[in-house]
Amino acid sequence: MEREKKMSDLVDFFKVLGEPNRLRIVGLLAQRAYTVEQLGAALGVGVSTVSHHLTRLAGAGLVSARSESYYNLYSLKTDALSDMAKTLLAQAQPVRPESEQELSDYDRKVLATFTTADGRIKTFPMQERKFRVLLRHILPSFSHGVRYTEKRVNEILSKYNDDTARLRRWLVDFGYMAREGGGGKYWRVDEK
Amino acid sequence: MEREKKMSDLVDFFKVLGEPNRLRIVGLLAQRAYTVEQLGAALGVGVSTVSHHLTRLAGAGLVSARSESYYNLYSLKTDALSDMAKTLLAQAQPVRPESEQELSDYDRKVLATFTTADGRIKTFPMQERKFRVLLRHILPSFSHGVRYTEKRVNEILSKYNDDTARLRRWLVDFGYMAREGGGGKYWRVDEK
DNA sequence: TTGCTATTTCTATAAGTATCGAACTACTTC
DNA sequence: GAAGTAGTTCGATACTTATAGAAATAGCAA
Repeated sequence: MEREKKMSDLVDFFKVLGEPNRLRIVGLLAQRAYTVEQLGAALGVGVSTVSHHLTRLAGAGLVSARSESYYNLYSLKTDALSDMAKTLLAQAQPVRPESEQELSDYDRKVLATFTTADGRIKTFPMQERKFRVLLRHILPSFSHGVRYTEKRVNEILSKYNDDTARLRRWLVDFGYMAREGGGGKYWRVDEK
Repeated sequence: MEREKKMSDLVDFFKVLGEPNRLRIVGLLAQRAYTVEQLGAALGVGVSTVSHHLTRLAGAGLVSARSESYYNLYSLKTDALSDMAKTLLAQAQPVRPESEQELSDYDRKVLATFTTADGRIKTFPMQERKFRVLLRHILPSFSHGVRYTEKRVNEILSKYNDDTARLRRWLVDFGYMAREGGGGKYWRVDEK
């Protein structure tokens, strides 16, 4: 039914595991089931403290209890751990440096034609479509949300071509960067 | 050089992520780099607070900073996240309920010969090796660290065979369980 | 140099929580 | 039923820390 995890659940998961004794409990329960008293003895803390920790661990879905004779035997719910690991991996994967974004075959061909091996622009194409490919090739050198001075912009652009003034004006004209009226500050425009 | 993660590192990792605003920062940085002020605006908190959080995130190896003109641009170190995810998966995997442990072909054959389909013991083999297989077959019904009364032991053993008294004595004689002198309590002996 | 800007560090405060011991509950055993 | 045992809940305390604002720092600009 509900596929996505709630933010607060995630926070709680980490908060629960971000406490030394609770993490030690998880480590112990990963090997076999324990009673509350045994855990207290193993950790060197009182049973009430252990009980408190077990309550929090259970709240995060990390442990479960079954009663056996007198005792409550606590054991680890490994599903919760592996689910979380998968969530983390999913987060970690899709992030990719802007510079390594997939290029279309067309873009790759244009870049091959108009730039050198080290990325500098040899000549400027007449067709607007090809021209935009080159401007987008430059764009990753500017970060989102940073206000650059004109001097700094020129410095960066000089990596690509000596005619920095025209490059700079084109980036603004084609809507990839914006310019502030007074101080002459530039910034990258957010796409979409 | 050092392969294993230190306990305190693990705790710190979880503790760092177990705070709502820090988790939101991680979420934002997963998309693009941010300055401290932008993060403060996005979260609705002061810059000093953001700075504090970023320090903790950096301490756990989760973010890194590069300076660009005036600004410090913070970005996510995705390696740390995926490393942790793999550590979690490794923890979650090898744990397996005792009852599902792999049985050798020999054990399986012995059990097939001397037990019924529902696990009850039909007859007792003469050879000690085969006999031990049956006792180990019973053992998982007892938990580590629990002290059982003789009555309770008999109850459990009755699932396997009606001659609970002899079964109980055998378990002790073969060193699988131990008996307390006075109160007549029994407990499972830790292997190895 | 002198000023300006983003960020960090410092200080204080408020909120949260790990911990223990005691009282209480639930269950087993006799 | 009475006695005993494991575990939970409660109350108080001490410790940690998230937060904001002020002061200090570092780097750029002019």
